Amino acid sequence: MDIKLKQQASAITELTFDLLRCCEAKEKMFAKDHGLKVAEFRCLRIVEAGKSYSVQELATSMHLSPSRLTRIIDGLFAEKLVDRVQSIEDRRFAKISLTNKGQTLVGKLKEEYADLHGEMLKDISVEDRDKIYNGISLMQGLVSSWLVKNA
Amino acid sequence: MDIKLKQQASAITELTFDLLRCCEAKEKMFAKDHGLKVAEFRCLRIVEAGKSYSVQELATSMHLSPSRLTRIIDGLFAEKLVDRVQSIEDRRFAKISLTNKGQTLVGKLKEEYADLHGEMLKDISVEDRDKIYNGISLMQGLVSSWLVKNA
DNA sequence: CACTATTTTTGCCTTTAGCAAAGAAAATGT
DNA sequence: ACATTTTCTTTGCTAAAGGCAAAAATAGTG
Repeated sequence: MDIKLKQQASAITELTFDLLRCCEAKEKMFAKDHGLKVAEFRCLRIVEAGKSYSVQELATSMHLSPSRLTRIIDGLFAEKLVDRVQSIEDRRFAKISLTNKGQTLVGKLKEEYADLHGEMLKDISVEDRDKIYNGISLMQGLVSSWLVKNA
Repeated sequence: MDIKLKQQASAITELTFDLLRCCEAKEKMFAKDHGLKVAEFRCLRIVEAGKSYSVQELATSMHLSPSRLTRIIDGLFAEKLVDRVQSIEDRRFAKISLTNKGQTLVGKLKEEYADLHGEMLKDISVEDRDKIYNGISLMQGLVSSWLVKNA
């Protein structure tokens, strides 16, 4: 087997691992600062204003079980951040969408979370930022499709 | 403020978020396949054979609390993967190190985890792998030092 | 209409994690 | 020398995160 591949894989494994720990810590801090549980923040971050989602959709895109999602949505619903209505076409489905309050919060959240990253990125060159983008983009694609195959 | 920075920050925020979810799923699968709890896998992955660590060292490098680490180590100790001895120089300190069994397992773990990434990386070019490495390396550095400042 | 499949929820359990207090040992002041 | 403070780890308790299996509700099908 390719020796160069092995080296690169090893190095990338290590780095990704460290990045993961750091980003988890970062997410936890951010969520806490905004009075949210980490799971709630993660969930809110993927729902777009105006759209509606089934429990399953949210579960798969968050890589969590439907039952877990039910609980997360319970919390968001209790805080009046999302609405939960039965779909009329198929009443087995729930339609989860942001309330006005939810939309406002999510807007602020996305803005501030991007600002946080802007703060980190502001002292490096545009080219380096592109390198980060390209590298992570490639990696994300690989891991994502690996998951699809091996699930 | 720099409009280009804002765009790049936004894109990187999004990508990093997605990468994180995927990598967490990947870690969870891998740990499960090897009969380990995720926390145990994460801990084992950072201890090197021959070296010994204090609880605090492990806690800070895993971004966890000391008390959490005590529990994780309890588990590894129960499975005879690590030794825990009181330091002779300063008996407040614990010295955590891998047992022979632990070393064997960690060796296998690192090998197989790198192989898993090798599997993902095998179909792309050497140059793209370097792009991934460089991008993630840059990002890891930024997040890491951001955390130091904001903790 | 009985049966099967799908979607979500509920009950229950495990895992992950931190905080605050306790315990144990070292360092420090008087 | 001994009381006080500091440091490192552990323990008790609690919350948050997450999954599995069964139940509930609805849709589709023979």
